[in-house]
Amino acid sequence: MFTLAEENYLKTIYHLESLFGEGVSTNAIAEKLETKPSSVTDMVQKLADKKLLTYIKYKGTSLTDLGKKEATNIIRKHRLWEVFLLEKLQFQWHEVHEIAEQLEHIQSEELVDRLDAFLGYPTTDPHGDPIPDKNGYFKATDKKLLASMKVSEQGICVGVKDSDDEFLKYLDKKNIAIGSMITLLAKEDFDHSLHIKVDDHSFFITKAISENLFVKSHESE
Amino acid sequence: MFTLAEENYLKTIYHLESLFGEGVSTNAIAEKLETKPSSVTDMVQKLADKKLLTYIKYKGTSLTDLGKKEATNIIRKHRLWEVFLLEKLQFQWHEVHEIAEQLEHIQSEELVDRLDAFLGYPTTDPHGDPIPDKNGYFKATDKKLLASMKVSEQGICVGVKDSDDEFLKYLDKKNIAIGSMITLLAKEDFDHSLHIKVDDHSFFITKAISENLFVKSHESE
DNA sequence: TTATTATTTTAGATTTGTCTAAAAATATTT
DNA sequence: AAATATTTTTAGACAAATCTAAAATAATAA
Ligand SMILES: [Mn+2]
Ligand SMILES: [Mn+2]
Ligand SMILES: [Mn+2]
Ligand SMILES: [Mn+2]
Repeated sequence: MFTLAEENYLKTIYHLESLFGEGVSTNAIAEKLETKPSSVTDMVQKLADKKLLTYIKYKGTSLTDLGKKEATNIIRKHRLWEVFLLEKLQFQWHEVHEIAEQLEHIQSEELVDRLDAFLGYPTTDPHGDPIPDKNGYFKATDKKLLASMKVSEQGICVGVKDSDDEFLKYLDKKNIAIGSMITLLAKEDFDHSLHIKVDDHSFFITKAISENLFVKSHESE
Repeated sequence: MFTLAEENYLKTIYHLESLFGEGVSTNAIAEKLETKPSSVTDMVQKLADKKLLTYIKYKGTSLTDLGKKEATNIIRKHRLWEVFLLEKLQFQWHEVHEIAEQLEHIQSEELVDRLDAFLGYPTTDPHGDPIPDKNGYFKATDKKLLASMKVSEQGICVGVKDSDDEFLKYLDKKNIAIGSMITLLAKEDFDHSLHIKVDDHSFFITKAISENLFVKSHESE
């Protein structure tokens, strides 16, 4: 249906739009895709011609409903493949993203449906992100940053903000995974480091870590 | 490592070379890839520069060891994915080839190794073709055409020559699959049609069918 | 062996997606 | 408000992979 480049643009614009709102800037897209702004302008004009997004010169772009549908479908495929790689092929959670970047472009609706069934219709990917259904629908998980927790509050780890490779490896080393029970024992006002308990043992984490981990309040279950 | 187009050329040249011998003609490649001879000349010159094949103007091309290694690796991936689609996702055998055409280009050695293990190290694909190992090695199955069997001889169906969609559907309808026991009951000299018994029930097949089905003699087990 | 036909290569053009350099528009300072 | 800086677009070029049309070579027939 669409080319590899077109699909990557749609996915990127979708992510930027849900983070920063409508009217995604040319530079933001260029940075995310590691390309030049001039290339982005060209492609965005082409995607506008195809009714996948609206584009106003110097004002940025926003996906149309058609563009959003296409984007969520690619994200659906990406996340289903990530589950497959982790659950069935025993990859580690920091290894799956790169391969899913390729697999997300395989064209076959039947394949995606059967993969979904084979995996038991999962609702989140290995990083805690929701998997859209066939119609692009998914419920936004009510998560908040670990940094925003109050002392003695309990939370369940539900996802990561930036799924950077090194960060995921750090989490593995510290035995923090999706589903881990995290209790905030104390906050250090000076450097905003946190003393936390994960499942059974406790340790300290920096501010940077606490701003990259999503938790769901335990009460709000 | 290589582009999608380059990989498809390598795979096609490999198949043509193993069918008709060294020195594959420009026209033969063009026909298989549904492209123009002039495009083939261009690409073949590029692949020769990259030491993947030897090319002599007007004389045809032959893969180098490097080219063969690359080609068998793509074929390995193609066939492993076909097994996955059939065994794990319950696709029918005539549906798997087209999707595998896409999946064969996914780049990740680790992925192929883990897929191989996940499938239990299969040695043949759903159409009876051997799956090369990591080094490109596979044993040529000692198969022969059903058309070459003698009356009252027994054989096990081990593969198809042309895995055309309609042909595979015909086989499904007639309950002929890899592993089916086939007995040749009688030959009709006039139109070369055959009266055969498959597992339990018997029926007639045309010459065309008999020249598209591979069997392994039952004695030679 | 010469003429005709078929195959293959070259030349030049096209599409897609990218780039650099320069121009235009917008945003921020002074 | 004018000057400066930043962002964005345009213009022109390029590599990859393809095409058409024409030229060159090889194979076949007369
Ligand atoms: Mn991912
Ligand atoms: Mn991608
Ligand atoms: Mn196949
Ligand atoms: Mn292919």
